[in-house]
Amino acid sequence: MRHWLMKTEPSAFGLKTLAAAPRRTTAWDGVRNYQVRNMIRDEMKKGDLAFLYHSSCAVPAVVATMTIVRPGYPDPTAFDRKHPHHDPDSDPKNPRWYMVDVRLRQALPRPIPLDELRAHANKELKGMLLLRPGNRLSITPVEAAHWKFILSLE
DNA sequence: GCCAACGTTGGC
DNA sequence: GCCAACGTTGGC
Repeated sequence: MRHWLMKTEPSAFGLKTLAAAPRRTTAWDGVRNYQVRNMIRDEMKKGDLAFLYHSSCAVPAVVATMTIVRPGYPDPTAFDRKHPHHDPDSDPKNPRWYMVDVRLRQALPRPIPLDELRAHANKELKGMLLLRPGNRLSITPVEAAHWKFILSLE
């Protein structure tokens, strides 16, 4: 089983939205980056765990854990001409973009802010991709040891 | 295939 | 709102 970190902007979709969704489950659509697409399509498996991370907000933070409940499948919003994430170059017969379904597992007792993660960047969380300058991937793999450590901070 | 211009991300 | 980082686009 692998671990992941998935970013979202809470102003658009955040923990509250996910907690209120039917079965606390949602399709993680809208990914339009090839590296992230490859992870979704080829590497994320049912039963994998993921952190839900709030970005571009007052206090960027890890706020919850989620379970991958459905592995990669084509993202239909790419084919929807009226959708903001529409991609006219994605052919339904050879889909370019994929998504997974995630289910909320547990909101953390307290959010773990980016600041606090950074404080451990040279030790317990050395090498964590989220903390690397210039990291712009909306989904990143998380090492098992890092996963455990972050949960121990809550 | 190179690379400059451009767009996006996301912390601050 | 600024700006660094870096992926993508497109002319050549």
